[in-house]
Amino acid sequence: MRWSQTLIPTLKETPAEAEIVSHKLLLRAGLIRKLTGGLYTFMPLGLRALRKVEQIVREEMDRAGALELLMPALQPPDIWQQSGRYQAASDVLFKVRDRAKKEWVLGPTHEEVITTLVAGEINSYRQMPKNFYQIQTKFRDEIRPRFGLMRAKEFIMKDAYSFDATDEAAQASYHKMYDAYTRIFQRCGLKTIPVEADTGVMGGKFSHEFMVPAATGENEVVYCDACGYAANVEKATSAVPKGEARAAEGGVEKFATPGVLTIEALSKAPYNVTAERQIKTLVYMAESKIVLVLLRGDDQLNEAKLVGALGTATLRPAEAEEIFAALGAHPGSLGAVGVTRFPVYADERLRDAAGMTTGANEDGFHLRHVAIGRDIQVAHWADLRLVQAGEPCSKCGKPLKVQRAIEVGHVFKLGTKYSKALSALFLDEAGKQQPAIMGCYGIGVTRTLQAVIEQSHDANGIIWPISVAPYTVCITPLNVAPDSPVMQRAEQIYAALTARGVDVILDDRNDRPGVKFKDSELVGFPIRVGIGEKSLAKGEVEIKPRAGALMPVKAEEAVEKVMALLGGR
RNA sequence: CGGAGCGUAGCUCAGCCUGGCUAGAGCACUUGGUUUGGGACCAAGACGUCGCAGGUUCAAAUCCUGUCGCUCCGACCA
Repeated sequence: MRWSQTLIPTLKETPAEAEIVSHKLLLRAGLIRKLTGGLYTFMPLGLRALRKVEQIVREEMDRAGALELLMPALQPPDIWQQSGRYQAASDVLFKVRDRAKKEWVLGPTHEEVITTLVAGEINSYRQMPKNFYQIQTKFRDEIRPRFGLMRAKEFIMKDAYSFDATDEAAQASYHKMYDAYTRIFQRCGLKTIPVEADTGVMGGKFSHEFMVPAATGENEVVYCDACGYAANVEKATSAVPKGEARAAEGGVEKFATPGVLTIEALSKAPYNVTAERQIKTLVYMAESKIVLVLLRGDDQLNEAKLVGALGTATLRPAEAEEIFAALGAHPGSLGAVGVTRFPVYADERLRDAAGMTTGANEDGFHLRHVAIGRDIQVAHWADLRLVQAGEPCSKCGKPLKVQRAIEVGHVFKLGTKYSKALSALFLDEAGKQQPAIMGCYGIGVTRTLQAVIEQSHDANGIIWPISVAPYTVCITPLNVAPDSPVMQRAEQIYAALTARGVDVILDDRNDRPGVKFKDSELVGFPIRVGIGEKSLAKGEVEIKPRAGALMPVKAEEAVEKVMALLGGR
């Protein structure tokens, strides 16, 4: 490709809309352009990089034995009703109506479609295992699209769905995908850490997320350098002591705490009750019913764990009015002492705690010398707290670390939730009808592309890994007059590299050298071949790896040298 | 949806508080010239419903009301 023939609208200045470096570089390098919030056009260069990521995904999925197909993005709502997700996922579902006013949904994912397909086509254990995948545009009505391609209303996803006859086979399918994902991200030049993940609204048994460590990531992962334990904070546990038995010291005593509404305020003079001696009382509405959630004062609630403990994802923090109606006090003065009307969920760390201080359910008052069990009836004990950095690893006891990360892939063992709901049944060896055991596996392809940039750039621009670079070599002649020796040499190298199957772009723009150098670095081509009069007079051209040092080489050897740098193809 | 901020040329922004001349700058773009190894220079030019609607006023980019859009912080996810 000749630079002058394509469109690479690079920008010197950063558009005000971009906040994180990868988004800025996507725009500045002319890879994408925004249509409106959360919707982007892939420019010619951006599309080339995207296609390379897709191709890596395709090759590894094929290698893992998955079968590519393509399902409709437009879906009938009835299959969503059948799976029970029409309500559960209704927040993210884009709904449209046809001319007869019938409603349709734009697919945010395809469990319903693939399971419906399999229900009709697979009837015997002999036809399994099967794993189907597609690379396709998904639509999600995101509450807040942000960071360019990171969270968009429309994005490209690779989604795969495995169907197995037995649990062991399903396990094997899962591991195949896990391994394929590891290879995919490796080939994209991405460092990822697989972490244990919460299964959320997908349902299912267990899952792993593939995380790209990045300060701008929207997730937090907890990991242990010593033993390799790694989990999403939503899922992570640690070996903090469960609770310390204490002798109850005297009866509950009410004392005035005018204006004290926070754990912190109570921990200061004149009260001086340390946070770990306080009980934090949170009020949630779970399926429209009030529940009380108790944590130690210095702990934070992990909502994902609460969802697990309650067994419902339909929950929200209660409003102040609802709380007042239920407990007769406002947030800041709440407690569970003597409360029997509402179920009380408590974090394990409070087990057997005594000598605690908590709200009196009367504004301006707290209670001291509170003992769990004696004064508070806990209906359910569970791990509800958010793990914090430095706590001992539950596997090996070494201190845990916490790091932000971008989720680029997610593998789930689903079980039979969808196959039961949508009747994907088969006859097993014994002639008995069984629901297929499913797994589902997603990669955010467009997000992966941006994650590569987030992880691989410098002050001058993107540093593409060879595997996903839109062009791997950029030839930069400093004189583009067709009859000049410089341009003729450029043309010769261009033709030779192209003949060898290299993706090469020839910067034939009649611009000053500085402009061309800056642009090639901003866009981030892995290798630049600079050709100018001065060096060519010595019979040399200059090879500049994007992340390495300038190497003068004999002009005749340039092609071989480039090939060697590309891994000797 | 709650909180914060911003909408002026393709991009980055000034002007608004304290209303008043023909609405500005830099980059990008067009033409001509000089340049040519790290985002050149000179000259001439083209580009604006000041987000939109209404109001106040002799007069609105500027003040008021409404509305739409975008960005950031929270709940959701690949």
